[in-house]
Amino acid sequence: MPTQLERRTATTTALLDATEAVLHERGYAATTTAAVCERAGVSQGGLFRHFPTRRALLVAAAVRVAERQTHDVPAGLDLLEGLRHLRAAVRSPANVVWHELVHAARTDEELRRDLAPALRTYHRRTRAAVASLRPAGHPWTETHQTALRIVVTYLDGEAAVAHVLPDPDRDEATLRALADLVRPLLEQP
Amino acid sequence: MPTQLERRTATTTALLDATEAVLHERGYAATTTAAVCERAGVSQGGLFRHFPTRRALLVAAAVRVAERQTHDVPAGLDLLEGLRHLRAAVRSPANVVWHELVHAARTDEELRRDLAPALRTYHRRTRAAVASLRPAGHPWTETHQTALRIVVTYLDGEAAVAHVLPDPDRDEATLRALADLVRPLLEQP
DNA sequence: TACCTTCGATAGCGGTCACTCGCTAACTTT
DNA sequence: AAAGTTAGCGAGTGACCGCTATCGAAGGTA
Repeated sequence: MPTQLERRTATTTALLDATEAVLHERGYAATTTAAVCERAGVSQGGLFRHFPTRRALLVAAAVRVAERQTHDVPAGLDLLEGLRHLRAAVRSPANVVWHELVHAARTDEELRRDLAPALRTYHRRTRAAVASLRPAGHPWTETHQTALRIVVTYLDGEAAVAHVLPDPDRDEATLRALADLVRPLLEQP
Repeated sequence: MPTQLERRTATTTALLDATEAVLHERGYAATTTAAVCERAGVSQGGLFRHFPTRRALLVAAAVRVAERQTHDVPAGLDLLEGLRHLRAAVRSPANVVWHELVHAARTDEELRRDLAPALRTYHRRTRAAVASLRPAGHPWTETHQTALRIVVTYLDGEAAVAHVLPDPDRDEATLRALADLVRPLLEQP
């Protein structure tokens, strides 16, 4: 016999898991409360006991995704390995969910406002992930920052395209070219 | 007294103009047939005399955008000027509309299918725009192709971010860094 | 045990969506 | 000028949206 708290967290977790899954599979507009509830195995009324509005549910999912992605950034990789890891992170379902929400925020002022804290968390994550690409002990210059902003933005843009038009044959070659492109900047003092 | 054909093209043009405007301002999901009709000054029933479904209207708008962007790619620019022009094109309202539709296509199979021809046109446009970045008379190698794919994808991804989180202070610096990054590759034989 | 609170299910409400239908008016053909 | 075709209108239609009111079941407290 579970406690009330256990019941509560179990259903909210199920709802957030379902929200992520539906966002990933069907996109923002088709992520209806009914679809989420069906997937979570919760009745439609049950959702609104834990989240006052649909938007609150989506923002909670965004916060959870951003915080989860903050963790597990491995260190000590060389440049190419680091890029590979970064690309995988950026193409992960979690990042698709994230883009789905950020994209919707462009034309939804209230969503954009509620998403702002999670957006800051996301930026912290990308900076941390990117920091692991430079050998430890070396100082960071303005040039490095800019080069790495380019890398991250490129990979993020590439991921968006890859989800509509995948091109696995060229993936590895492009990544090597990217590494060659930024290596001089990263390894200079 | 206009002919039937003139009347027809006038209203379809008004509808497509309105579709672009609403897509740009309110996004894909909020681009309802009612909103488009109101903006175009056409009754709701009138729309369906020219476009059998909402999707057909959106695809027609996409085709028109992609074809329009194919034109006016100036030649003879140096690298930095070329990048500036490319970034402006990629940040234009037309490209926002384009991204709005491509993004929606990720989770809408029928839209993705109908959008495929326009997507090929779009790729032709980006290749043409990017070809102007290399001095005329120089042959194109595989390395150049890959480097320029990176440039275009980066700028496209940057544009997507810029619409949610603009950062004009760093825009110019980032563009110069990008030019420095790819210049060695472009100017080598 | 008796009482209270919270959770989750069900039915349904008001609103909006894409799309249809019946119609008038305008253009085209004969 | 008569007949036929097409453009455009706007009130509907059923489906589905986010959300709420109500209620039985289960957990917590005395």
